[in-house]
Amino acid sequence: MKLSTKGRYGLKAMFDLAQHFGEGPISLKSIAERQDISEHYLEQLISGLRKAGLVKSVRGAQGGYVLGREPGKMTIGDVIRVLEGPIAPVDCVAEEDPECCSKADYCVTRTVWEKVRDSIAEVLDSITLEDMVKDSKQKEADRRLYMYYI
Amino acid sequence: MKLSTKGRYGLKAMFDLAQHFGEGPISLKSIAERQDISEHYLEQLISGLRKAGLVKSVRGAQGGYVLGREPGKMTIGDVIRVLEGPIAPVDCVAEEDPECCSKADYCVTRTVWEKVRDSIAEVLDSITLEDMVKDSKQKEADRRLYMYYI
DNA sequence: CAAATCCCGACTACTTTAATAAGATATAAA
DNA sequence: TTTATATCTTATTAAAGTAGTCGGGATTTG
Repeated sequence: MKLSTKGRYGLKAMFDLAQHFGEGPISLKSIAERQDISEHYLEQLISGLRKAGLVKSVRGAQGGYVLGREPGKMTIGDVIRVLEGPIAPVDCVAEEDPECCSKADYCVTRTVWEKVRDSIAEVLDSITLEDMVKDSKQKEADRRLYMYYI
Repeated sequence: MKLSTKGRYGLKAMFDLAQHFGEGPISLKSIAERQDISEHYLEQLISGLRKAGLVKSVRGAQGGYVLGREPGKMTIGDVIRVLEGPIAPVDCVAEEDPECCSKADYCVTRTVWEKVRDSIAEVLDSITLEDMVKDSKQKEADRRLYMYYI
């Protein structure tokens, strides 16, 4: 039940782009440095995000990437589904065309996995990149306040 | 974000034991046949469950396995944690001694994974093996009723 | 043109998964 | 006491997935 680095790194990159939304194209190199991820590897991940329309690329010098839409209109669920595939703890409860076995109709373990799938999806679909940016700003403000008092 | 066959097969086996709770030891062979799992492979999985005390074994002819406690007192979370390890979409939010990175305090992706972890745990910890058995009986009753009407 | 940057395919070391195999040990029943 | 039935243990393995690395090509700015 682990997320791969695709999902972890990819979400970090998208969060970074959300933090810099409105500042023009952001280079992969700068994202990789800030988020401490291999640039070449990140290239692969963002390629998928671009093909899915979640980011737009600007080629050439001073180029980079821009979020495909406003941070408030992009959920973590959108991002994770591109990077990790449909949300499903097991294949027989995939969100789209699940590979069902013959016992699917009366399989009770399957209903368990459906509940798990739905609870994961609910969390991921309820958080936008904007929420993350706000959360981050709040945490930073808290830290400053704490620093001030000591 | 996929469960391995350990979790899937293992839960099926535990469900099978719950269905036959009170009937004495159930052989692995019969479980493997009913649940359509390789017997040898299941042996490995149940070995871990035995060491964790979730099942008791009875050796020799007419031997087999018995649930370590009543189906109503064993949750799916108990089973999955033994088979798949602590519930955590990423290592830095493991339920016990997480491997934290230096940025853990202010990492916002981390708080996302915490929410995911908690929502998964809540589902798994709220369903007992007894619930699954009841659910299964209900489904069978529904099927019979349906068969009667056509 | 040169530098910056995105784009693309191939390659690889490593780990995990999902078994399979072979035999040792224990017990009930004939 | 023998035999059949089971659990228990260790080792091996083929295939797949993970997490990158590497090299070069295309595009745009200055």
